Amino acid sequence: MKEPGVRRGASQPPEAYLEVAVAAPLEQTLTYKLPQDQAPLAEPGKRVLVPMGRRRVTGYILGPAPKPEGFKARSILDILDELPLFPEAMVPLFRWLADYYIYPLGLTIKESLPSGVNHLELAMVKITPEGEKALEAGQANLKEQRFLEILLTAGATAQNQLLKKAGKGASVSTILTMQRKGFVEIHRVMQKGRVRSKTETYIKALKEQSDAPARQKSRHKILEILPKDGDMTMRALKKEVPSAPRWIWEMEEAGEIQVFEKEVYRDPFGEPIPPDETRFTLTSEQEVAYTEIVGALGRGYKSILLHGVTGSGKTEVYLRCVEKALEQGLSVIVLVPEIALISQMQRRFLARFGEKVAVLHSGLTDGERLDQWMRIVRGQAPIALGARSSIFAPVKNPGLVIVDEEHDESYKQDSRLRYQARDLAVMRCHMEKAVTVLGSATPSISSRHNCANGKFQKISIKNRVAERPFPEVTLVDLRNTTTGQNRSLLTDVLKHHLTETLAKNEQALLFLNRRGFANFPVCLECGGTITCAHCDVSLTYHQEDGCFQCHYCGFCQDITKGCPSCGSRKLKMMGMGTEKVEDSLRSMFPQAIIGRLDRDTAAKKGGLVSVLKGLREKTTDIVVGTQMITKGHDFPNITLVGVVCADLSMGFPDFRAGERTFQLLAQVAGRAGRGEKPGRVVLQTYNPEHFCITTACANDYDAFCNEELKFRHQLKYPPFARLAQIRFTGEDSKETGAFANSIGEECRKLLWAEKAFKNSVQVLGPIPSPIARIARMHRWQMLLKGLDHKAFRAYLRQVNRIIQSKAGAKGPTAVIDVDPVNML
DNA sequence: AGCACGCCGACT
DNA sequence: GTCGGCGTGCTC
Ligand SMILES: [Zn+2]
Ligand SMILES: [Zn+2]
Repeated sequence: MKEPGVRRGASQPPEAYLEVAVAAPLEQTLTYKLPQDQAPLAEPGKRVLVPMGRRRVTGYILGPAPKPEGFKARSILDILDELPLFPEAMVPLFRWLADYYIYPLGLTIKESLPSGVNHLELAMVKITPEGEKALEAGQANLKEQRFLEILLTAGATAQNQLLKKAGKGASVSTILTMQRKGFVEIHRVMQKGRVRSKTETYIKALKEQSDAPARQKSRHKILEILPKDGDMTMRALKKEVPSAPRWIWEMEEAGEIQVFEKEVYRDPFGEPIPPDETRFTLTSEQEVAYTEIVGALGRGYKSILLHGVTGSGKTEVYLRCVEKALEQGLSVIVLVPEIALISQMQRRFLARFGEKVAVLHSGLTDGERLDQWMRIVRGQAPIALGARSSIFAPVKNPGLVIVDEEHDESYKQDSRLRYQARDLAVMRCHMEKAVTVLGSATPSISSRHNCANGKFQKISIKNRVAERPFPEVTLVDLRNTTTGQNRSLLTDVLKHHLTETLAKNEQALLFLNRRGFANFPVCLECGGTITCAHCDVSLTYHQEDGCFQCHYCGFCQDITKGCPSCGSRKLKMMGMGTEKVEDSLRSMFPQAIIGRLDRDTAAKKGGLVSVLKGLREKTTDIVVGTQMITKGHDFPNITLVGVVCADLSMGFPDFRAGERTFQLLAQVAGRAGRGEKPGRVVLQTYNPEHFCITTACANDYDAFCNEELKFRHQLKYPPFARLAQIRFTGEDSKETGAFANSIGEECRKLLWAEKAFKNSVQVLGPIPSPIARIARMHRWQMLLKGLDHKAFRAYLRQVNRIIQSKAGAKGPTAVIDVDPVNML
């Protein structure tokens, strides 16, 4: 070791070290030596291949690191990217994220990058001649024989595949032992990351006429079709001249055309979106919002809650603001709720900004997603638009981040890194001195509270565009309907309005937030309910597929088998879903054309498109749907909205049930009368006096909030307290309970470790989860409440320690869900 | 997460 | 004795 400060020569720069977050569950980052020859290529945001223990793993360069003390740094093996996958400015954001959601930094970064860039190291196992001999001579034991036989027939196999094929009882150590004996060879290879971008063959005309003989018709036709200046894809040319592939090489040789490959941006939607430069005149309220937002651009951090009623034209305000941001050289991120198909918002952004928008849509393949990502990295697309994960878009100088429908729960990721993209948007803007705009007709209680305490500025748009009135709401009390058995839940009032709407040749929407035919089938013979074999829930009957389905694990059972416990065919289909409503409608209005929009119809190829088309082209009269219809699409011809049962979302053991109900009702009611004709809403409920229902009916957001905030304050729920849910899962019921209880006990003990804990932290539970078993996994949960932010953070970190120390490689697991949304 | 090390019971 | 099961701990 040379002495510090002593330089080996004038030309020798000091040794350089990098701080690397490896894609492994480590709490700390690691320091690696940067070899001289790689030094010019090393940049924060690039992936590196590094040695770690006996393996090689991918890591992410965070920046330079100080000279290591107390350990020897190993050298990085390779730099994997030409361009950084994220800008350096995002490093502090990742650190904050990893800390806040208690998730390893390297895995946090991995989660934020598009899948498809993640290199995987594979251990390839190959049989040796000695191994073959040993197998023949019977020198291998039973377990070894099984492996060797597989290897003999299948050839070199990845270790994890091999273990799967060998089945139960197969272990890594057997393979390693065989390696020691010389029966097999193991070498490590990097699995190809699907990193190549897509190119397409293009043809360009160089001459106007071909010298070829006239009988070669296609050859002349090709030159006719090719544009005089500019190029054409081979694919497009083939449509006009099917024999084109046969001619182009000869034609290129003759100097008539040029053939070349060009990188293309896959159109995620199939159909091209024509540019639309129309700018609607802003209403005075829209103008105020626009001026406020634009005035804040480029002047540091600010968060604005744009509370605009349904149909108030928030999108137009967004478009104008984005335009202004681009003029100032700022880039933009637009977050939209996760939906199955391209939304109105995406369509309008693409129409207005075209190629400048990178769409990170959930329907993209890994390759397509990566294309869009790299366009942002290269600075070709200053606007990133997409669902939750788009908050990680690698834009360099974000000036504006828009979160549309900010109350939507799809902004919370419910696995692994359990982040809330709306909160992260605010944090990213805070760090990068940008403006966040949170838009919604029904803002979350949390955002509304942040306005009250001055963290956000509130801007309201109280009127709809074109002075369209709000729909008139009729409340139907389901407790005293006289519709006989009332089985279908389509009351006389609703029927009356449906008839009227159909007579006027207008469209109606019926909302019921539950898919399937019946969610509570019971057996009349044995009296049992029909439940899932793997989960503690009842199965839902799906008429269309003729089976009982579990909505949690996907388990499916044929109806023809009858009751699972007694085999009886006498089943009563209790409870109702969209399929049943559709059924009743068909018998009630046999002449009407009825569509259905839920996860089942959307899952079928083209199903969603055909329903939306039917609504747009007025070929559908009535559409029945789940909350799916409240999201992302405009139906200007709908004049009647019927809420079949408003109470469904209210019964959950979840402190947000009320908020969810209000938002859903207000959103679905807002679907009525979006076009020129005024709308009407018929709302059926068993709880006509409940404040969620009455305030939703009156479209009185403030009244709802005041009442809800009172309740939250009393019971110390967010926004007046912080929450974290510890979730325990395990295959064995007893073991899971014992595990949960032992961690619970430790957490209670921990309260006494610091005065601040005792004073401000509450441990509730652990208890078995409301759904105590899903997909054979038993579930427990424990709720942690904190009244003091700082103390709660410190407490959670300690809880994580406890979990780490108690959890084994096998057996039950525990995860921390910070700011939980799904409480079930 | 992997992967090694190390400690114990049941096989040659 | 040794093989292999799995609990514990580390990875720059
Ligand atoms: Zn039965
Ligand atoms: Zn199930």
